Amino acid sequence: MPSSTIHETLNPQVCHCSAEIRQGVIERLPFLRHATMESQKGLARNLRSQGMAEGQEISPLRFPSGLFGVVARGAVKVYRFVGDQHFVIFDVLTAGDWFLYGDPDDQGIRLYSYPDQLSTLTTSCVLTMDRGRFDPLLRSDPQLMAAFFGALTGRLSQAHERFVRFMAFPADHRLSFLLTYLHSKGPKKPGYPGLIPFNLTRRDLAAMAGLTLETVSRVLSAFESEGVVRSGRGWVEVLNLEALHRRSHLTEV
Amino acid sequence: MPSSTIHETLNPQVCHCSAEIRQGVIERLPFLRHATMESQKGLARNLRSQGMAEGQEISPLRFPSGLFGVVARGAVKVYRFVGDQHFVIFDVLTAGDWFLYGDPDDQGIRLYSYPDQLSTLTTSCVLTMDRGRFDPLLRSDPQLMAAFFGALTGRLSQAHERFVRFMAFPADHRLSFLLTYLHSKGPKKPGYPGLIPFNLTRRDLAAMAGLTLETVSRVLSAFESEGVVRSGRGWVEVLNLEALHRRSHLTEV
DNA sequence: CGGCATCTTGACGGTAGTCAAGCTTTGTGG
DNA sequence: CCACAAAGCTTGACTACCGTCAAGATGCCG
Repeated sequence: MPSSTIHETLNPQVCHCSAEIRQGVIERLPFLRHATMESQKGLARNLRSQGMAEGQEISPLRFPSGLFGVVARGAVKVYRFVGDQHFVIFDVLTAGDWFLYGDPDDQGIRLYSYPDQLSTLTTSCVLTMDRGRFDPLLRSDPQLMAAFFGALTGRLSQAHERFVRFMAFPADHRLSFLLTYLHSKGPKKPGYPGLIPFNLTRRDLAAMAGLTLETVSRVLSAFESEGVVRSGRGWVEVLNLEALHRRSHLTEV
Repeated sequence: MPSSTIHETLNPQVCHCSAEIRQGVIERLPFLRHATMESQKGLARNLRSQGMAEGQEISPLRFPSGLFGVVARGAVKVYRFVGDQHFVIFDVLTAGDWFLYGDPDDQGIRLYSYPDQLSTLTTSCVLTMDRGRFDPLLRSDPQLMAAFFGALTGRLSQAHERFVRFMAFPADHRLSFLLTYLHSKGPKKPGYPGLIPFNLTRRDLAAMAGLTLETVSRVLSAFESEGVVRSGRGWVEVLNLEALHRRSHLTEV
């Protein structure tokens, strides 16, 4: 039995993000493999690390021309309000995921833009730099630019795919598909191999799957009675990934 | 009263795609504005024009390493089968829209990949070239590459947005939103200012909106009785864009 | 004319949204 | 330490929307 409760595990007091961790995250950026040494050093020099508590918002205000960021630890949700109380979550970013966050007026590249919001799902550590410094790096290194955009369109296509498949699915397919996806994100917590390693309320799940929190609650209860998952306030643990995947009714292409 | 019927208007016998039209399409590619003369000439030299009848598929077989294409005339749907009879339409491309269509094994950029299918909604003319020739052009011209990828991610983000908004919408919102979008695509046909200028069956609309064709039929009938649209076999004409947009319940951000 | 694809309409049922009440856990302040 | 509030979750009843199935109408083309 682990010494700490699930709640404590998900909400560590400190975000330990040392210089080594920071450097490791930068080195593991998949598109950096093709970059010149100068580009790599340029990135390492300009990225500033920022520790963040749970539920904090990544403010665009400090970066007038947008920002390039990498999640070093923890998890960040990307969402948008589409009504007064109603919001939609586009994606969840975990360690190693990078993002662009900028002004949609700009005709250039964009991934997320200012009407969207980014906020942490756990204590996190985010590396950020101004787009004004990032873009010249890209432009000076065609190999890097090609690799970066390759990764970018790959990510967008994947997200696209997720949503398309969602549209025609019933609630339990959507949720099992979503949980399978979330389960594959982020490093596992010691002692809880199946635990999805960030805070995740029923409301969040609903906002990701296009459902209401009541429906999510009902479906999760059904999963739980089948022994497929275990869940509590703000967390979900996957007990049987095989069974979960079967319920998503996905035929691989 | 126009001399030709709607059916004849939508299905012209010939696809007149002269050298001038072809050159005009290439020149109007938005990302080409930033390219060098060499890149522009390289594109013009390598793009081959191909006339296509209605309902024909753009075959990937002739392009082993994928292809870059531009729609010069007509309209092309991008779709995927997700079941035996069930397919989903990602997007509709009209004159001026370009696309990449390649092997997903490739780690590079991708927009649509081989499990997807592209097929014409009307007699069309498509300009194509092998990715093996296109990629070097991009790499040799950083300005072009940046502009191209800017446009690319812009398109993907837009599609993303569409789907996210769809998810929580009821059927009539979805359809009015979709029709507003489709109405903005492609050049208008003379004599029918509001006509969506390509074949569009109830089944196609359903595949785009995540609905069934029966539901589409019912909603369209309701729109028609309000005088918002007019429709027949394989075509939809928007009569009152204002009213249609109001029904989509979109609050601009 | 006949065959086919497309579209319409109806009846029925199930899924999931809405509303509401109540429960449990967590956090706060006296 | 307890009371209280707030957030998160569960459950139930009701309802509406939309998918399914089926039959029939309409337009298109050989």
